[in-house]
Amino acid sequence: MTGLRERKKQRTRDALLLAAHQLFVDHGYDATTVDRIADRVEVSQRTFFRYFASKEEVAFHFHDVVEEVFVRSIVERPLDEAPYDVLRNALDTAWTATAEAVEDVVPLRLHLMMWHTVETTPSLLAAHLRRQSAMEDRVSAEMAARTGLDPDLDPRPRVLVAAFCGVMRAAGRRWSCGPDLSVEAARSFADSYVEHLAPALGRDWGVQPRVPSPASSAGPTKERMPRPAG
Amino acid sequence: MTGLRERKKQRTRDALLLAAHQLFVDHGYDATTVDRIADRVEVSQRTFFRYFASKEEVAFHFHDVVEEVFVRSIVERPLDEAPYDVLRNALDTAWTATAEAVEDVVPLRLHLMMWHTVETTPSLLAAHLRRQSAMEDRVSAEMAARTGLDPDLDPRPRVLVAAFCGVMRAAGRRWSCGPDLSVEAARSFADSYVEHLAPALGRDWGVQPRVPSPASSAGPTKERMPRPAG
DNA sequence: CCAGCCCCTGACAGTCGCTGACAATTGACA
DNA sequence: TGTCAATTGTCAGCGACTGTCAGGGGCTGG
Repeated sequence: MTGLRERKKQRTRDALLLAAHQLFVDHGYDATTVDRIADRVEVSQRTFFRYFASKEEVAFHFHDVVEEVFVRSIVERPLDEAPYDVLRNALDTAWTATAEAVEDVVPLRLHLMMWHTVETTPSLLAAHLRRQSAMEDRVSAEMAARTGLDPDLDPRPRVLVAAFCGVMRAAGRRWSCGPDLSVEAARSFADSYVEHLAPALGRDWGVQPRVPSPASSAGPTKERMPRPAG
Repeated sequence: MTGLRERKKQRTRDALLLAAHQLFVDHGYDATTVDRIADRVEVSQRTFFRYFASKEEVAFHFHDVVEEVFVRSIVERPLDEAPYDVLRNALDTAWTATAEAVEDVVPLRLHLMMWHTVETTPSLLAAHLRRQSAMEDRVSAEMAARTGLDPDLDPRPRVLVAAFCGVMRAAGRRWSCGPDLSVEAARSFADSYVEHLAPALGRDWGVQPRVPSPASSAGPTKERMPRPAG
């Protein structure tokens, strides 16, 4: 099935991931040189760069997995689900589905600690934010597609995703700097933060985007504001 | 007043800023080596790094100015202004106030083009996002302070700022990739994007008794994106 | 006006991330 | 077993960045 060569490569790859994460968490990202990672796995530095395009890439390998699952989960959500619920549920799915996959290579604990390392290392934080920004693009495109809105004309998908991701980041930041680095704690923070956004963003956009329904009766007094262009 | 030494340093500094921005915009950030910048100003590479801690720092010098003015503007806003309006007005102030300051060193055109360079250069974009994230921390702390909320207990300041900045980033992204790189176009995009967030976030948190704003009419009915220079 | 101080600068060497090129090794397959 | 292709190590080199040291220039007190 899988040849010896293939298995050997996989083992080297996993060993590099494990060594890198251990060193990053123990001694910090900047203090860990690529040479040191390669030495620990007993390969040359050049080989390291044949497995990972950059030192950054090895640090974000499991983040990549989460992201991939997250985006796929969005696509698989029922089409009649409210846009905001889609994001929330997909995030939940991604977190739980990933936890298992990580354990096959490195202890989950290490991966969770890595979040703290990312958040407290300027160069890693920068990379993390850029990656998340790229993900926002993918997600807002998908959200536009599934609501039938033109992403170039209607800013609402982008606005929703930007607001959601911004708030999720704030929650993640607080979680990763707190004392409880567990998946449950992460979800708890996410829920609590997002709770303050949910009533504001509304749960439904009214699927027909381009019907300029006037319809604006005086509306609720102290209730939600009507969604823009609803 | 200022000694010769002082003036000489200022001139070198300005020359480095100008040369760097020209090269970044003309040939791209990555393709511009520090050696090249230093050569053009006829100083050694070592001297460059005595003026700017990194290649990144020279690229973001004017962003720093905008940010500083923005944060200061927030502090100086009247205390009874709704939190959301504070952000919006401070941003307006910062943009106009900065334009003049930039012109003293480099053409404003160059600075605006730099925004596009930042947005399209991965390494610069990453740095930009990290810097903006740090600014969000400062801003949300200030917003918490002026509303009297405990930033550690009440997520609302963070949520508002995160949502606002997230949306502003989406707007800035679209602007800097569009055809019209003018300050007016930037403000136009910002307004249009933020318009969709305003009715959602509400204009008052009911935290403090304050003057009910009379002009708080209902949100926009159906506005489209402005097509800059279209 | 000058001597001395100190700040600024250039030159040099070295680290670290990263890449291209070449040769040696090793698994795959006939 | 021999050939082919994939994998790897070695080496040289670029670019960002830093420590160090010596020299030149501005600044200051006599």
